[in-house]
Amino acid sequence: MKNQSNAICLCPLDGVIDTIGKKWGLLIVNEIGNHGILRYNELMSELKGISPSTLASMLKDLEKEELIEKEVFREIPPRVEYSLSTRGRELREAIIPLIKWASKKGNYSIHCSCNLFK
Amino acid sequence: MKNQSNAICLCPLDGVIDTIGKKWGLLIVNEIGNHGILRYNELMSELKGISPSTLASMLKDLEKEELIEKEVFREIPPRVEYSLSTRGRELREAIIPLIKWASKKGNYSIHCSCNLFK
DNA sequence: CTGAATCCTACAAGATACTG
DNA sequence: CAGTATCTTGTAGGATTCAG
Repeated sequence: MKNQSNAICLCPLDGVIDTIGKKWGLLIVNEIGNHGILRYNELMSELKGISPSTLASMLKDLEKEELIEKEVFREIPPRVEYSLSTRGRELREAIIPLIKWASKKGNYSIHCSCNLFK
Repeated sequence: MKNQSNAICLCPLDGVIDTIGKKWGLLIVNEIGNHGILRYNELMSELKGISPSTLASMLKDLEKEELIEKEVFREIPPRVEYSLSTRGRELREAIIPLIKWASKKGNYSIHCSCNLFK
């Protein structure tokens, strides 16, 4: 630790950043995390403003990155459940410091009623 | 803490996410953090691939968000030094868990020689 | 040296209609 | 219900040139 600078390298973020850096990336992961299990239409309702095409494309992305898991029930009408993978749950933990940091300056409280880090 | 769910609210990120979520946002903050002080052209060199217009626009953004500080020396040739604000330094700390998380799955090591979290 | 001005391209993401 | 198929728009970000 002496001969090594305190430099931080961001390379580890290289791949995932393209997914979780997108507008809805963290939002979706967190929403599923908050509920445990969510279906497509439930996500559409919770994430106010997202379009079906955007949501579908994001879900594919998140699944490919192994942040969420998808279970399909061959019923009529069809049922599909989304949940977080272990990796997804760990991500949700990992961003807590970032949220705490952001809360410090927050003018956000004007629009948000959450009181987690106040 | 009992009557409160373990739900996480992302609203605090609302404003800053538009800055640090951009392609070069965290990169610039971190690069300045690694060096302490950096000039415009030094950033151009370190951040391989960034264009002058993009860098200039990002620096304005980051300054507006009070993540970096800018000091202008009225010399010839002109000299401008960028450094992290306290808030910027705290941000840099806050993303460490995220980097550690990302490192766990890392195929990143192929392209990156940093060994901080291995 | 430190940017600003201009032009251009790629892509995220919204709106809408439709299907198995 | 859970998406797909199109179409459109806004904007990030690159390339290049110029200026104080």
